[in-house]
Amino acid sequence: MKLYNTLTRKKEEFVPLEKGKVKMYSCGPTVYDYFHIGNARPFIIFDTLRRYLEYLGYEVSFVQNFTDIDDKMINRANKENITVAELGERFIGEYYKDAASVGIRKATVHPRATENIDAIIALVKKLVDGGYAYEVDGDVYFSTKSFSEYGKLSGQPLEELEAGARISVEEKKRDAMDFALWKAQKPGEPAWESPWGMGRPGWHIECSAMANKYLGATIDIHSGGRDLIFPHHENEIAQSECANCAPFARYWLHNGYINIDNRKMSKSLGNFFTVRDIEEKYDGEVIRYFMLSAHYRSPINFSDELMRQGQSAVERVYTCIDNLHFLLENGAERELNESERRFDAEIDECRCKFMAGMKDDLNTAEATAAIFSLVHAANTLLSNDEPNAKAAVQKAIDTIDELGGVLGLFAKKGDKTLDEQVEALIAERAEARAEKNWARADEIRDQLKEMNIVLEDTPMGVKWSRAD
RNA sequence: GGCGCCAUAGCCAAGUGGUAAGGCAGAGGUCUGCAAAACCUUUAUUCCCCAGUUCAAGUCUGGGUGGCGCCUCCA
Repeated sequence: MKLYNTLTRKKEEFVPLEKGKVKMYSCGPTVYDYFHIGNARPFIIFDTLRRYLEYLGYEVSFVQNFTDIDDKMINRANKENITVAELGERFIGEYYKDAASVGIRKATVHPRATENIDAIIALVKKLVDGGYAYEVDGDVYFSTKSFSEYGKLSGQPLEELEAGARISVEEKKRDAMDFALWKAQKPGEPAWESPWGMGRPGWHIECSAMANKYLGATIDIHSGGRDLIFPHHENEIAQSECANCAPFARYWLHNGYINIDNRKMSKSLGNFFTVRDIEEKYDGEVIRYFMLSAHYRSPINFSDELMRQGQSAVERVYTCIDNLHFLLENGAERELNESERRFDAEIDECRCKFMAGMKDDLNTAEATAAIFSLVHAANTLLSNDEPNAKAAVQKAIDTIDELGGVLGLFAKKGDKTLDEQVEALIAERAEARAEKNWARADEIRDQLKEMNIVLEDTPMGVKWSRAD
């Protein structure tokens, strides 16, 4: 598989450090609020990458952290008059709920910063001892000048970064580009004991510490939003490589932003929608489809119109699946005929197209297009009135299920049971139709519609589905 | 100032130098007692503009125009 590596600015063939195994670290949320769909993009994208790598047969160790101590956590907790720990507990719970609703699986490990203070302190100490960091009044800063490769990820030489840096208010730092590894406790803030006194970790250090603790000195893939390239990921590299004397991550992956009216969605601009907001109107799966409908590195503009388009697209696939199941029930146990053999070959082609897309830097737009080609082929086949060979229909169902599973889409299983009352009404309507009592038949159809059961008359009998 | 990204139909969107995937919407049609359904077909002589390279350019090169981002917390 090829992946675009921000570090080299090229698509590269992905070769894991250890054959058959992938170590992946993705920056997770700061748990001070519900996450918005801009936050959701990397979660969904890299969940998809993980699914695909597993589909390819890799054993994937996927670590995604929770930042549960930082300024935003403290401010919000103060505002809500609860402890930082309580705030974190609450929004970690909410993270899992929202994540599940858009099909994000749990990572192998979801470490929390506050549960890894020991590892963080050990790492800071190592950096201080190695001469890469220095303490001033209980704060510890990383000295960017001590790492000659600083700036390699963002492609910016240190001098340029410095020249562009806005004025720093932290006078204690030796250099404008230095950043905090450990922050001395301020009144009322949560703090932990350390060799530099009571304090708390800076933001960047937690990812280095946890990646190292759960995955080792060198990991295969490190991912996150584009806005993390500088300074967060640049700093992670500096910390980890200085501490471990080893390359930190071999492939750096960054997703593009979600925009609103062509402006980056962000908390500070206030132009954001949370996953919850959107789910008042659309299924979480539509959000996921929306994310996967474009390439992960491109910016995508969010709008209600696009949600509607996505919803229709997702429904198209489910309708097809539904139709296929109906066809399967009414299918024939026989060998494939000529058109079914052609269909069978088409399914294989769609799978190839799907794989080719996914292999090429996770081109999910092409992969979803492949699924739609399959849907198209299936619809064409089943639009004839003859019962189809069950084997052909089953293969279509299985393939959509399999490929959809890689994307985390199209996996909902509809409830296929009806209560007796509904069964009786459907039977009664069939009788009414047989007697050409259209008035009664339509009456029952309307009645069932009120109950969210939609009936369709097909050459093979009546087909029902739930409106939702 | 430094670094970088993007421009393809009404709306999204893919696209390996070889003759424009896919989705949504629209339009026709098929099926049906009827159908709001479902399905099928169709929808860019052309890829922001100009020049160049090439037998061949949406794809490569140079220039322009427009938009966006990072350099500060940010996914």
